[in-house]
Amino acid sequence: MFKALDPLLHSELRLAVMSLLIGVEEADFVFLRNKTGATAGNLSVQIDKLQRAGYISISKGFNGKMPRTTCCITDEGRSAFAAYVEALRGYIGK
Amino acid sequence: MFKALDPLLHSELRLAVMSLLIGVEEADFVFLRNKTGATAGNLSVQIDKLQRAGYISISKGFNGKMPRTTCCITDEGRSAFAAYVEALRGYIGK
DNA sequence: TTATTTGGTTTATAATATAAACTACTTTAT
DNA sequence: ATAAAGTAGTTTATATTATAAACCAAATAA
Repeated sequence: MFKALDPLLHSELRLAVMSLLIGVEEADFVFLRNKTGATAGNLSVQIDKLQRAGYISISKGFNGKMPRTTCCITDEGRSAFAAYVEALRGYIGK
Repeated sequence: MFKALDPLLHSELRLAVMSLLIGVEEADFVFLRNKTGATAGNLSVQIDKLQRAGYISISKGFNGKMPRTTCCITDEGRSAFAAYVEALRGYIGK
């Protein structure tokens, strides 16, 4: 009935990030910050956790002269997200 | 896009408790503990939070000679749960 | 009568989330 | 050229949360 909810995804901000990344090829830090409304510090910490978990990859480069951090969901991230959503249904119905 | 998720409900155990209570007239402590697999200590703390939030009511009585703690979802709890589920859909699709 | 079990609560600790402070650099104004 | 302000982040300190362990009171079993 109540399958465990992956604690890495059961976090508002990390879930929002994954939700955004699942729909796109890649997204940069600023895009994620704007879309989620998170503070930069919080976002920095949370994407780091997602990366350590292997759910996203992070690459750093430059946009002209400005630093640019780009995030991309991994296959592992996709399936973890799917599993999380599936588990959630056990709690909220449908 | 990403509505805030009520932090009181965005907790695995509290969500499970609410999920159980939403389907029944009332449920006692032991029933909730068994269904959720939570430790008694954790369950005690979490139902207390739900009660303080006004999402459930807790009444204490006896089952024969044994103490019995009964939980019941409130109208406020029902609508908070509905709002939470609605908000979640913004994150997980559907 | 002394364990053991039941039904919890309280408290201490570990994990998490978050903001605030900081770094490094760029752009703009003086 | 220099100072001030803005951008893109990271690190660190703090508050919040979750959880387990320890505890309590009463009932039941040995």
